Amino acid sequence: MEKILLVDDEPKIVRLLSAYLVRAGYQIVTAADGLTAIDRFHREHPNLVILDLMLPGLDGLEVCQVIREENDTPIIMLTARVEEDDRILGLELGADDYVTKPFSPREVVARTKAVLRRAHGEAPDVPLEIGQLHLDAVRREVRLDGRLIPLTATEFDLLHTLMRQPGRPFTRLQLLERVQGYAYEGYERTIDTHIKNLRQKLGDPHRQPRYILTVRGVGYKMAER
Amino acid sequence: MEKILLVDDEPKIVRLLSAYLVRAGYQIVTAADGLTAIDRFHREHPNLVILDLMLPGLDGLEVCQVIREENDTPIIMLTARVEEDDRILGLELGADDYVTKPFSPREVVARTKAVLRRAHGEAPDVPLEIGQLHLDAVRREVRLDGRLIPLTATEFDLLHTLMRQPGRPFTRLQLLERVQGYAYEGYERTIDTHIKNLRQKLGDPHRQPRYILTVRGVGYKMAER
DNA sequence: GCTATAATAAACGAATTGTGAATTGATGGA
DNA sequence: TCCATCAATTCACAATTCGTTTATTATAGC
Repeated sequence: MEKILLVDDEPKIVRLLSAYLVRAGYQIVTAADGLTAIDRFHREHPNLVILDLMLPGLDGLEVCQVIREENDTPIIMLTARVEEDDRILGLELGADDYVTKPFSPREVVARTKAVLRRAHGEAPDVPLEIGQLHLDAVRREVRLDGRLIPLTATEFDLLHTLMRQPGRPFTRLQLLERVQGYAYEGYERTIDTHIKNLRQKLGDPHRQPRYILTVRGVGYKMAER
Repeated sequence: MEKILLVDDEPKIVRLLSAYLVRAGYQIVTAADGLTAIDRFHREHPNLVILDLMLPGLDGLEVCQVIREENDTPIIMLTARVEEDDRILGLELGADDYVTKPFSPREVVARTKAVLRRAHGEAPDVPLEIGQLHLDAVRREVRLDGRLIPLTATEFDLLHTLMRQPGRPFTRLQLLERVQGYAYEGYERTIDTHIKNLRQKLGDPHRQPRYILTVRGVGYKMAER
C-alpha cells in the first residue's frame, strides 16, 4: 500500500483530504508544520508528499527543497490562488504538480494517482488479445471476431481486469474493488450479474465458456488463450 | 514541467501573462530588463523565452541575438510597434513567433504551446477532417460542409482535442484540463454545457450524433469518420 | 440425493447525462 | 468610465441508462 505524507496546518483540510485519500486506498501520515514534516519524511519514507505552500515555521518551499536534496519522492504543492499571490510568480516550485486553492478533494486524489503513475513508469495500454477476443484499453473497445461488442463502463472494466492477467482467478471482492473503487460496500454477488451480462454479450455459455471461466469457491478467471 | 523566461518591464503585463502561463502548467521565471534577462537565461535554462521588444538597457532584439548565438531555445517576441519592419527583423534575428500588442493572454498561451510543440518535433498543426467537418488549427477555423462555423475559443479547443484522436474517449477531467489549462479548478460538468453548445452549432443531435459521441460513464469522443 | 455455490430474470433504486436558465466575469465601444 | 454584449460557468430538473438487489432455478461436487 502506498504511503502519503500530507502536510497542512489547517486541521479541516487535513481531515478532508485524509478521508478522500484513505478511501482511495492510500495510507496517510500527516504533519502540521515544516519541521514535523521533515521529521516524518525521514521516519516514514512516504511514496508521495502533499505539501501546503504556507506553513508555520519552515514553509512549504523550504520543505520542498530539503526533500529534493535527498531524493526524488514526488511532491504535490497546495498553493493559494495564483493571481493573488505574487510570491508564486516566477517561483521555482520543484514540485511535480501543484493544486491551487480552493481545490476539490477529488481533484487532489486524481492528481495523486497521476503523479504516482508517472513515478512508477506507468504501464502503457497495450492491446489485449485472447482467442478472437480483442480489447483496446485506450479506446475502451472490445471486439469479438472483429465485431464491436458494446459494453457498459462497468462491464468493460471488469473484462479489462480479467484480461490483464489471463488464468489468474479473481475473487468477487477483488473484482468489486476494481470496479467500484476501494471504498466498496456491497453485495459480492453483484459481480455474478455483470458476468452473466458479459457472457451473454460475448456469446459465452456458462456451460462450456470459451472466455470467462468460473472458479468454484473462488470467483472468476479469464481463459488463457 | 517546462520553464519559461518572461521578459517585460511592465509589471502589469508580467503579472497577467504569468498567471495565464502558470495556469497552463508552465513554470515561470521573470526579468524586467535585458541584462537581467540574459543572466536569468544562463542560470535557469528555460525551455522558451517570451521577450518584449522594448526593454530598458539592452532591448529585446539584442537579447534575442545573444540567446541565438548560444543555442536554439525558442523565442516569442512581444512587440508594441505595428510596422512590418519589426516583425521581419525579429524573425530574422531568430524569433520563432511574435505577438503584437495589445494581445490577449490566451493568444500568447496558444502560441507558447504551439512553439513548444514544434520545438519538441511533435505533430505540426495538420488540418483535421472527419466526415464533412474540417478543422484548421492554424487559422482556428471550423467548417461544416464548407460553411464556416463560428466557435468560441473554448469550444474550438474542445473540438480540436477530440478531433486529434477520433475514437478515443476523453474524461471530463481530461477535457477540462485541456481547455482550462493544467491548474484547472472547477466543475466537471461545465464540459457538458460546452458539448451541448458545440452539438447545437454543428447540428449534431445527441440522440443520433454524427460527430460528438457520448461515452456513458466515461466522457465524450469524436466519431471516426 | 443433498448441500453449497452459481446462474438467471425481473424489479427497483442510484447514477449519469441533456438541457434551459441564472449568474458571474471578461471585452469592447460609446 | 459606464454600459452592452458575449463567453464561461454553475445550477436545477427531467429523462434515461445502468447497477444492485431480490427471488428463484440450476448445477457441481461430495
